[in-house]
Amino acid sequence: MTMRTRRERERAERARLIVTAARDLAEAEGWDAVTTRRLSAEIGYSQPVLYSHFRGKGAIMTAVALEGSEELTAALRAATAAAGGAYGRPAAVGGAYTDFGRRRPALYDAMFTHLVDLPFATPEAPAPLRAAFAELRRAVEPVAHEDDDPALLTETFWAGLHGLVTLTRSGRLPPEAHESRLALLVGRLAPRDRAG
Amino acid sequence: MTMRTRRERERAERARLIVTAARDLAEAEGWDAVTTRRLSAEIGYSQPVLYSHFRGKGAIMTAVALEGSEELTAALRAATAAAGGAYGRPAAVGGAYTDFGRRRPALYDAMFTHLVDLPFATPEAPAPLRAAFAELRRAVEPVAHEDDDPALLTETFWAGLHGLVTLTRSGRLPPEAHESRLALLVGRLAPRDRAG
DNA sequence: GCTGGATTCTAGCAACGCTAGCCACACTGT
DNA sequence: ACAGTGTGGCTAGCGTTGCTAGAATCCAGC
Repeated sequence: MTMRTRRERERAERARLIVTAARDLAEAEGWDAVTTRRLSAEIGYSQPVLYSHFRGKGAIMTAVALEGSEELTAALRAATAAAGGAYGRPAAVGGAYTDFGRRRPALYDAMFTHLVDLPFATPEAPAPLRAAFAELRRAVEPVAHEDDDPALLTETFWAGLHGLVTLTRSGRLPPEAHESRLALLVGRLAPRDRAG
Repeated sequence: MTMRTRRERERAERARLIVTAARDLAEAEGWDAVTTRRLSAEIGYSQPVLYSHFRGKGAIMTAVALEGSEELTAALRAATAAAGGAYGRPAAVGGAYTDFGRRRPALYDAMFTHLVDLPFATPEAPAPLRAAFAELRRAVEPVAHEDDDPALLTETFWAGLHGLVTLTRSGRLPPEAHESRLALLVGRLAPRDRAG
C-alpha cells in the first residue's frame, strides 16, 4: 500500500521532471531543440522512459501548455488586480497578455499555435485554459456595451491580442509600434467612455 | 542564344511545376505531407532536382507563399470593388480575408504562420505581400478617424483578422459565431458612422 | 538466496531534409 | 559525322527525427 503510493509518487515526480525539462529547454532554445533524445539525456533516463509517462512528444507539449496556461491565468489575474478601476482593466489585461506572449514564447506557442487538440474558448476545453479565458472575460465584460454579447466581445478581443502577439513576434509587424496597436485595439473594443 | 533561353524556359517551367505540386499537395493533405521524397515523386524527378531549383524545402514554401499572396491580393481587390461605397469596404475586405484563410489553409499557413523570414507590414517585405497589405489599407484608410494613424489602424485590423482566422481554424474558437466576431471587429475598428 | 514480475536500457526501424559522386546524355568544335 | 567536354540527373547514403521491440536488470516476496 504505502509501497504502492511511494512508487506512484516517484512516478509523478518524474513526470513533472520531464515536463519541467521540456519547458526549460523549449524556453531556452525553442521547441525545435526539444527532441526525445535531448530530453531524455536532460532528465538522465533513456528515451523509452518518456513513453512510459506520455503518449508521445505531443502529449509532453500538451502538459507544458497546461502548465503555461496556469501561469498566464495568474498573470492576467495579477494585472486585473493591479489595475485601478474597472475601466483600466482591459488595457492592463491586454498588456499582460501580450507581455506573456513576448516573454514566454515557447509556452505561448505550445498553448496557442502548435497543438491542435487543445480547444480554448469552448466548453470542452481543459480547466486551466478555461480559467485563462474567464480572466480575459472578467476584465472585458464590465465595459461591454449593453447590447454586446460579452462572450463574443471577449473572443474578438482575444483574437486581436493573439494576432498582435504572433505577428509581432514573427517579425511580420514592426515591434516598435506594438504599444500603439495594443492601445488602439483596447480603445476600440473596450473603451473607457462607453460602459454603462 | 535561343538555345540558352529555351533551356532557361524549361527550367522555369519545372520550377513552376515544383511550386504547383507543393501547393496542391499542401492544400490536399497539409504541409506535413509535403516531403521532398513525395514532392519529387509527384513531379517525376528525383529529390536532388528540387535542390537545383530551390535552396531547400523552406524556399519552396516561400515560393508557394508568394504565389498565395498574389491570390489573396486579388481576392481583397475583388471584394473592395464589389463593395458598394467606401463604408462597406472594411467589412467586405475582412470577409474576403477570413474566407481566404478558411478556404486556402495551406497557403495561409505558408504566408503567415510557418515561415519566419517573410516580413509583411514592413518596408523590406516582398512586393506581393506589400500589395496584400496595401489592399487592406486601401479599404480601411477612408473610414479612419482623422487622428488615427492609417498604417497603425490597418496593422491592428490585420492582427484581428489574423487572430480570427488562426484561432477559428485550429478549433480554439467556435466556428459558428465567426461572422458575428468579424462584424464586431469591423464595427469597432472601421465603423460606418465614424468617417468624416 | 532464490525466483517472478515489473522496469529500464540497448538496439533498431521507418521517414525526414539534404548531399556527394558517378554516369549518361546533349551540345560544341573540328 | 565524330570525338571531346561539360552540364544535369540519378543512385546511394549521412545524420537526425519520433517511436518501439526485445534483451537485460533490479527489486520485492518467499
